[in-house]
Amino acid sequence: MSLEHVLLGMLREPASGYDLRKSFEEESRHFWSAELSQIYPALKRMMERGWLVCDAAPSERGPKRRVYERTHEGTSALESWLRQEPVEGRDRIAYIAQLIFLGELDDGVATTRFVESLHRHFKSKLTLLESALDEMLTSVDGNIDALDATGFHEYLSLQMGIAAYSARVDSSAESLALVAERYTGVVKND
Amino acid sequence: MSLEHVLLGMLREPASGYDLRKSFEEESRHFWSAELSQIYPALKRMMERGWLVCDAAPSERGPKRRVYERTHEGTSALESWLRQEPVEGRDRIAYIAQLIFLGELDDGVATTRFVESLHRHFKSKLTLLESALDEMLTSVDGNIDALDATGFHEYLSLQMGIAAYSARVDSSAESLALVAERYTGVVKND
DNA sequence: ATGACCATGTAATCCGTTACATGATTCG
DNA sequence: CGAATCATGTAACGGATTACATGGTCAT
Repeated sequence: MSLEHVLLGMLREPASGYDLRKSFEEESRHFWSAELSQIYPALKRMMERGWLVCDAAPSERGPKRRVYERTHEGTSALESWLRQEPVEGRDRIAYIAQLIFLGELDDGVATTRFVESLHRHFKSKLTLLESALDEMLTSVDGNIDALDATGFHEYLSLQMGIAAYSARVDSSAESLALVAERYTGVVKND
Repeated sequence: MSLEHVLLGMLREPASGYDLRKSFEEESRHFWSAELSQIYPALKRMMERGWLVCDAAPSERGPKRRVYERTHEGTSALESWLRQEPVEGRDRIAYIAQLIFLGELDDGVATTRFVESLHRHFKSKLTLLESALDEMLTSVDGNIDALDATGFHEYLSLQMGIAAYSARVDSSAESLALVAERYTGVVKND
């Protein structure tokens, strides 16, 4: 049950459900996301459990906002989640299943197309993460020590994401070469 | 709705629900898994849809087995899934959320412990994948060209997994050094 | 006025996990 | 006799997506 803890973590500053969904889309897209229809009931439950308090606030335009704030109990619930072991999600990687079962077709063109598409996808994901890192680093003139604790931890997580995607970019390119070699007899000389 | 396509892919040979769960546990653990309570109804739906036929078979011990086999329709449903674009699952990586929100604690010990634990976890995952690759390679005396099409595609998928986990192992080690530097002032000389 | 954005929510449905229910065989 | 393994399922619950429902403001 991680969503509620993620919401707690995002509530450094008081925010409404609508705000939180925007944060998911703008900042946290690379590690978590949730729809409003999931966020609103979650906030309600968390309030009933005493993790949040809710404050009505007027809005510039549109209906009145409900702004949520962490209580001490909420903060300590977050802290005990953070001090747990890393939470591992289940691996359900459909594209790996597809790649394996493509073996049955034994069709070089199909496999090539597939791996090319994977490669493009990994590259675009990598670009996103890299530009987030760039932005963060230019904001402190390339000096990591100038980051505050939150910035530093964000930096670590971006590094890990970049490393993982960069490896995937490279290995999909290598796979492409192997596929070409196997199905067309072309051998790259290096 | 990928589970049913994954089951189709695994039904190269006729198999029962029980067999399929064993395959998930023994072979496919690193990219997919499912419980019997999910598999049995899925097989039933697939049969009603005409993707499978079911044959009753006696068993060595225990109740009689229901062995499922792909129909032409099932095979072509699989094929059109394989010829789609790679299916990307949504990213919900709880441990990245934890790492980022640990910034709020600003506690070097907590972050160190966390990243160490991540590192261990990545390493053990990597070891699993590497031994699967080893096993596959020794079965053909290190000669990739001797793999059949299915083996070759499995090889590609293992390579990608290994690359991704190996990058994570390295980057978590680097993170550990950065954390030590930031929180204890110790600088590694290289 | 039409559409984009602000802002809240509920309901139906789907996918997955855990727990329950049943019963035969084999090994220690 | 009890535990493990073979083998089939259903039911209850929880988490996530999609669709539905409502209504205000602002810019074109």
